[in-house]
Amino acid sequence: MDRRQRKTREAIFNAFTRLLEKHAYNQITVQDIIDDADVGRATFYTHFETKEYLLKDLCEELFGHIIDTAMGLPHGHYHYSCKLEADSVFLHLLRHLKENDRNILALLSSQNNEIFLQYFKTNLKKLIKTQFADTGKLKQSNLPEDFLVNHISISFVETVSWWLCHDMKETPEELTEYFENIMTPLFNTNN
Amino acid sequence: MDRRQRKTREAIFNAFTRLLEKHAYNQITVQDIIDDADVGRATFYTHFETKEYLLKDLCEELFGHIIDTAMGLPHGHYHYSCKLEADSVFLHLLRHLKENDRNILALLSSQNNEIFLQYFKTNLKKLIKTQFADTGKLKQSNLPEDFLVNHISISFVETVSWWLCHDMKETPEELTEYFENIMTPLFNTNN
DNA sequence: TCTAATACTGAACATTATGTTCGATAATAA
DNA sequence: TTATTATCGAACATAATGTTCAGTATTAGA
Repeated sequence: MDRRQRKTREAIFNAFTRLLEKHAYNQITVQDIIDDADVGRATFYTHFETKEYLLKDLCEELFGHIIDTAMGLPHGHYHYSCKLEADSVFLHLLRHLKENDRNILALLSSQNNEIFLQYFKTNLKKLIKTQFADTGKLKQSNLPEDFLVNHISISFVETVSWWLCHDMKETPEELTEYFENIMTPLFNTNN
Repeated sequence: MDRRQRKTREAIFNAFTRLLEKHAYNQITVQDIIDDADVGRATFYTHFETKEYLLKDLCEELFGHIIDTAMGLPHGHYHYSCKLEADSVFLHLLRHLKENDRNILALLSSQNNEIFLQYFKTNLKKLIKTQFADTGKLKQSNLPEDFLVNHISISFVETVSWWLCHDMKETPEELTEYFENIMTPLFNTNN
């Protein structure tokens, strides 16, 4: 990819991120982004068809990265202790988030958080599916698998959301315990 | 309130609802609403400042009603059986939803469902709070109350969302059992 | 270093949606 | 009946979107 292209794309992403931290998505105009990124109008439109596509690309980059990293982790092993193990994928995600890679926390805490939490959930579901589906990790129940995967995903995302709303007072370890408390009954303790 | 005002307001709500069932919120223009409702442009703007306020008013009417009805119910009593009782507030809500009052199901199932699920959750939290807070109904735990209220609310909303995505194959009673299965561990079984 | 390809610029433009104004008309409450 | 108030609809100002194009600058590769 041409260096100019990379620089332009980067400049637009950065400008958009900066703006999203302070202003409501709907209030941000393409002109705002162009001005902040300091690129020509035509240039913006050769890179992104619309503001919505820009958002989509940004989110794919942000969450694709964080989820892909977690995908590389070994799939969950569970202690007999009825708890997720200390280095569970959830704890890993929380630590990764806390490092605040690419200022993702600012976006998840901003007034636009709903948008980003939504993308977070969507990507997380893929991860949860590969981690737990078909592996007998979930307690045997009559509940449909996709129902459970959805429940686990949204519960984790909401846990993170709650954490951010309260200024991340808890450590990732403490928060993982909160999450365990509400999730544990669903996990199989027999393997 | 003047009969004309009532009629106009009703016509706009109905038109907007019809449009929201078929089209994405962002794609619907004020002109579309005006045309479908068959009211003058100036009239629309004397009733609603913007399309966003119209949405807000509509949602308040939809969810305010369903939640207020549930608010009137006696607060939860729980069996020793570790289950929510048969006529729990959750079952009541599901039955109410299934009656499809004001076509709320069409909105919750539409491509705009995220918007409505969000309003649903916000209103539900108020209900959950009055039902469970300060009443010792929640299992004693170290988890903060607002964390639990949020978790219960989002879990119920997502359960409903999942139900709608699967064509409501389950009865409200069956779905309540699903919900119990993921929630039960949180409820105090000692009173 | 030279060159062909390609990306960026910025102004101008057409298009579309928003929200306001106002005089005329119609419906309502009392 | 009458004073009040809501609606109408056309016209208007404003603002954002997305496109076009001719000129300029940068790049990768020979």
